[in-house]
Amino acid sequence: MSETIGFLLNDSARLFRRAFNARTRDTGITALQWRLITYLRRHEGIRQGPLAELIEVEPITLSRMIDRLVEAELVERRADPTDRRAWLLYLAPRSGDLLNAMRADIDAMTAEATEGLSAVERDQLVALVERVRANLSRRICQKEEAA
Amino acid sequence: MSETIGFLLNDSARLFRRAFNARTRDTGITALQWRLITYLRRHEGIRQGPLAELIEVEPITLSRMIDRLVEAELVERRADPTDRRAWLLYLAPRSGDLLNAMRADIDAMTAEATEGLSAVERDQLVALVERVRANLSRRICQKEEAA
DNA sequence: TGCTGTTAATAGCAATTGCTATTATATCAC
DNA sequence: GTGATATAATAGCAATTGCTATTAACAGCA
Repeated sequence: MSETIGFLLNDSARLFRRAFNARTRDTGITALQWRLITYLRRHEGIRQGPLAELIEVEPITLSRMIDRLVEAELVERRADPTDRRAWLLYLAPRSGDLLNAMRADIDAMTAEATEGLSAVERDQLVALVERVRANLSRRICQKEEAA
Repeated sequence: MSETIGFLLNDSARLFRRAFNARTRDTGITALQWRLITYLRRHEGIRQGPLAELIEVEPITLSRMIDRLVEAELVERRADPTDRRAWLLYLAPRSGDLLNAMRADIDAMTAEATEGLSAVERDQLVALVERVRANLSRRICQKEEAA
């Protein structure tokens, strides 16, 4: 978090979030909501608890994020037929349009962010950051096991 | 913010913040406060407004962060002799001890995050992320000029 | 069945953040 | 100098988040 990797990653991510929020302000979707939706797209029918783990917020926080997305008609809650305590989450029809509309913006942002990098360098960057992410992710799992 | 560079950067940064906050919980310092302190160390005597720009939060947010850090005796506000509206910010003596105490933790976290990367790869990673950051930072400045 | 412990989701409260408006001071035009 | 405008910092309010406690429902076992 000094001028090291951690600091740089944080700084870059913050700038990216900022660009994202600026570009997509008119859609009313924040970077965190986008994160939720992209995960949900790959895990339709998931319950709130596991999705909260995936995007790494508290269950109560996810619950209220879902409230807002349901209100915006981007997500649907359906009762779990096997457990009346639980909800199953699905993308609502409107979210498809939104995803398509935002895809172009996101591609453009990605292009801007990696401007001047060769294809090889981009691949290197992705590969290296993925390894860092894997290290940090593994580390956290170990800690949770120890706890 | 999908599974692209933006997404990866955000994810890695979040994991890093989480590791940071977990490790330094007993010090009472959050990742954002650490960010503030590291910037302040390089810009002692700065006013609140410019520091808010540096760490990219709103002036009122910085004002309240400083309130808390003054309370914790990590930062000092001194009146600006040239402008009675303004405060000049300085690190308080206690912050030196804190910085030293945390340095080891941060070095350890950096080592964990880059475990398995060769020295060359680490340099590559830093260089590539810095270029991305520069791209995003430049982009924001252009936007502000246009506005 | 009935009891006990666990789990999915949510409500209350406190902390943090940003938008907008406000206060105090400085700066510029005349 | 005096009035208009700009600037540094802060207060009020609303929105978001997480900790803790709570409700409803499931699961295991006698």
